[in-house]
Amino acid sequence: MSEVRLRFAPSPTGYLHVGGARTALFNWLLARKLKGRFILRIEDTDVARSTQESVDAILQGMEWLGLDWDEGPFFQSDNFPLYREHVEKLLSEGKAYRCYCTPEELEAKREKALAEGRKPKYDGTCRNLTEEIPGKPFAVRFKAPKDGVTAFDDLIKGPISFNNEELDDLIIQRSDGTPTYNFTVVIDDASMQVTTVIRGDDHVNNTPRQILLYEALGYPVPKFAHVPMILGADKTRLSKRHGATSVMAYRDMGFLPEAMVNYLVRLGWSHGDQEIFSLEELIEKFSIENVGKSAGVFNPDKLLWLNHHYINESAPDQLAELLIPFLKEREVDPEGGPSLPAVVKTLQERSHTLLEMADGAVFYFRSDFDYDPEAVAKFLKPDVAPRYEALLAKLDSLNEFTHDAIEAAFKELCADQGIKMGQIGPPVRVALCGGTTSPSIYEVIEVLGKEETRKRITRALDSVRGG
RNA sequence: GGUCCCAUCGUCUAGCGGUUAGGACACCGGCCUUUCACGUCGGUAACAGGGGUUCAAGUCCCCUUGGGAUCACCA
Repeated sequence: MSEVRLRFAPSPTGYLHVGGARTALFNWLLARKLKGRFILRIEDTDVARSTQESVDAILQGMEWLGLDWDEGPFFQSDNFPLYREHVEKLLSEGKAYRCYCTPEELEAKREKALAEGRKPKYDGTCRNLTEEIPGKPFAVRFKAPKDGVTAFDDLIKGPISFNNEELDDLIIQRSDGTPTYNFTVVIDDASMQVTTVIRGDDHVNNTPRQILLYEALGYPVPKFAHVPMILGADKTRLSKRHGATSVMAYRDMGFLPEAMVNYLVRLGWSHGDQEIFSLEELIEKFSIENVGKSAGVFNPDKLLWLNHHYINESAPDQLAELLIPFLKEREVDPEGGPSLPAVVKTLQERSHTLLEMADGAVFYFRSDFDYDPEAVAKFLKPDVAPRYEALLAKLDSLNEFTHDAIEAAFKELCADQGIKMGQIGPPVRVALCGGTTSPSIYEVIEVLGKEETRKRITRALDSVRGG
């Protein structure tokens, strides 16, 4: 019984956001590193706010990132009898009690306490009631100790302790009979034998209450690791104002999951000076001890840099597959033109995202594009006509239509005509792609092929001649 | 406000008593060059403040300041 068991337990009230994804990733990495089990559990006790769409979105996000789970997904809503059983147990042992205070009464007390500068803590009105009040709705409260200290050694933050007098008697079962979060999370983690709880540090204040519950129930207390939150550029909690927060939105913006994983893991964790990690390396090198204690700012520029790195490293065939949806969005049919992997190859080192790559690829598949007016004014002057003609002739004479042969042809042409590359390159680029930005024209010509290249240069030639 | 947590370049971070405080992103220059980008070379830039402990403190302790989390019949 030395196997580590970790879990990711999101509540299905929205998509998988980057913070949750990082928490899931840390859990997954540790499970894989220690050859333990990774459990996925959906915390849907709040029936009103939980949706199936959210469950699907979370699963989809996990899959995109490559975070597979060994057990689950489990749903808390399937465990209600189990929770009820535990409530009964605590009740019968006198470790919990029925509270007949209404939410309205409690709210009034809370406001009064706040107004008088006291702590808004439950006053214990029903704590010592000896008899049940038949027919009156009640919630069940946990009878927490009034003194003493509850402490734990957080794997990330170190020793943390709370005076029990700060904790009040929390509600473990609502008056409608449903259990509350702090209770279900304890029952589930205990019954699933979770050994290490890695979660967001917004939960540290819940931890002592949960420890008390573990102890009251007679379950072993797991280890805790609270990971710091992710902030936006202005150091406030990351939100939509800062850009996308859903991991799937990053896929849609043309990011690779490898980049996302690499970025997320390095936000808060480090291994010396290393920046680039394959998944295998992460599993080998990840350790919870090296996760930092302080919150981190999400830096889109660095994500972009990593994404470029992974685009550059990826096989053109695979990128081509991933690029297709982006091309279709631009109403480009990749079937009808040059080889997509060949196109991809010319764009890899100059693309930070697949979206950028798609934008750069469009011209390959359209021959009827408009010329950029500025480029026309600058490069499509009458004196390029003879150069276009010479180029056409030169290309016709080529035995093999390869990058190197094409480059050689341009060199010869420059020598023949006594011109520099700068006098022929830009006009050719405009002819081929309509603007002044593109991959190397040798590559473009090779990928386009002789026939299409001819067509485009001829078209530009006509244009220059005023036709 | 109570409780809890945090604090090294603009950002992510290395550092685990003795360092010219290192790397990465971004930024600024040079080079490369048919454009854009890539690449490459170089540069600007940080230990929040104050007390201790110690021969020696970015590293240990305390205080201050600043930031954050949390105080529900939400999770």
